Amino acid sequence: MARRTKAEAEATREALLVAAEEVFFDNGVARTSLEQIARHAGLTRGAVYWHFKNKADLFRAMLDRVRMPFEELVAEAGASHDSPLETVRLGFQLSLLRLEQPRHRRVLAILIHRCEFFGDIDPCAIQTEMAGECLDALSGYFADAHRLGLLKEGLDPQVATRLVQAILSGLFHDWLRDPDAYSIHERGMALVDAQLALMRRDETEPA
Amino acid sequence: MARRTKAEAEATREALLVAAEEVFFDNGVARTSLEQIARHAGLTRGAVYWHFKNKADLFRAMLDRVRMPFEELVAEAGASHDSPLETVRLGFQLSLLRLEQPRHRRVLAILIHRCEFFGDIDPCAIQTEMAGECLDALSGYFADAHRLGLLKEGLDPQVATRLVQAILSGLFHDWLRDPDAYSIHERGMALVDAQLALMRRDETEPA
DNA sequence: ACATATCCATACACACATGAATGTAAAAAA
DNA sequence: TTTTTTACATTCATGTGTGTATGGATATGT
Repeated sequence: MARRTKAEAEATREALLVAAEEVFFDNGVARTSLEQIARHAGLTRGAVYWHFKNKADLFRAMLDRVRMPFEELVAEAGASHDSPLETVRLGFQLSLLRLEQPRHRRVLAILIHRCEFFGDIDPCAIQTEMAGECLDALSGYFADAHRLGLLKEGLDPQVATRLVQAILSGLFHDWLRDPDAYSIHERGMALVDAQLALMRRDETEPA
Repeated sequence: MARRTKAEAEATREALLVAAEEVFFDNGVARTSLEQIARHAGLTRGAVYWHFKNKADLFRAMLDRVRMPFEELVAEAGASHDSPLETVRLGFQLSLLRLEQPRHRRVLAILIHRCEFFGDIDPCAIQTEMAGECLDALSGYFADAHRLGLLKEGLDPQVATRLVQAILSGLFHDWLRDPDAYSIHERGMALVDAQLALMRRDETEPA
């Protein structure tokens, strides 16, 4: 076949990435060949090997299209002057809303449930990195909350951090096993609100 | 080679299962061949195909050696007459202790982080099943706790159930990514105790 | 003691995925 | 316009895993 214009080439690259998402999601990463991806996009392996070095490179490119750290989300919404606990709530809200976008949800489902090591890719390390970013952010907010006397008496801010982080992580994993079962945004907000209410110092309580 | 005695045959079967655990853990399920497993056990693929139908069958047998539902754990320890919240604590305790056993920890790490679909095996469905058992048990205990007026006012028992379930699940997933980083038993008990303290009705509070 | 079933090794046929090499027609550069 | 890249398709060589068939020696039942 003949050479395409630059725009067309970029379009086929996108098509390959979308095809990769769909086939990876349906069959798992290990069980899908580059041939399957290419054919699903109406192309051949020649196109794949032109745009990507190999399967691992394609996988990485697929991930790069959806990754966005927790901190940036909060920063974008600009909520640094509110109460730290409100900021945590906002971070939760934004994260959960992004998870419900089909593309993010699909790619994350692939990362968590449909792939294992291959090549130089270690999905576990990627997850650890993402969790670490989230934990660092939460840790800062709860430290502030503790300084401001917003937390219940006797509640260690580090414990509070880990509780909320575990709740987010657990909710995320459970939902991702069957994303159509319920809205992670609705249920998630109910859980955070309940948890924050439990952890907030009572107004009646003496400071 | 010649026929072995029944005890010897059972020993090689065990050896194959152990080898499967080790190689699956190190290389991931998809990237390991039956040849690798056999050689790691000092045998050949002939032995594997004699004892197991195929890779999926071997995998299933490996899992069957460690699965034990949440309810049975609690039932075994016999704590039905204590407070339901104490029972939840006990269930947590027993579960976390089992997780620290090398075999359980290795097999679960394989199930969660080192395999995807293959054959008729769907690890995601297995996880869902395990989570469901846990959720059902917790749900009953928190319903009892609510009936007995042990929960904080305004705390829906279903929300309490989901919070604790999410905490357990999140803790489990985070720890499993790097089991040597900390003791899940220690950290887990700190988290449950903190959470149960938050959810328990204050003694001073009027019933 | 004999026959047979068992336990495992070895050998074979087949499918399939990878990566590189080559071809090629049009777009872009000269 | 001519030349050179570009953006793929096609082909080929190679490796690797699977499932099965076959063989062989011994434990076990009778």
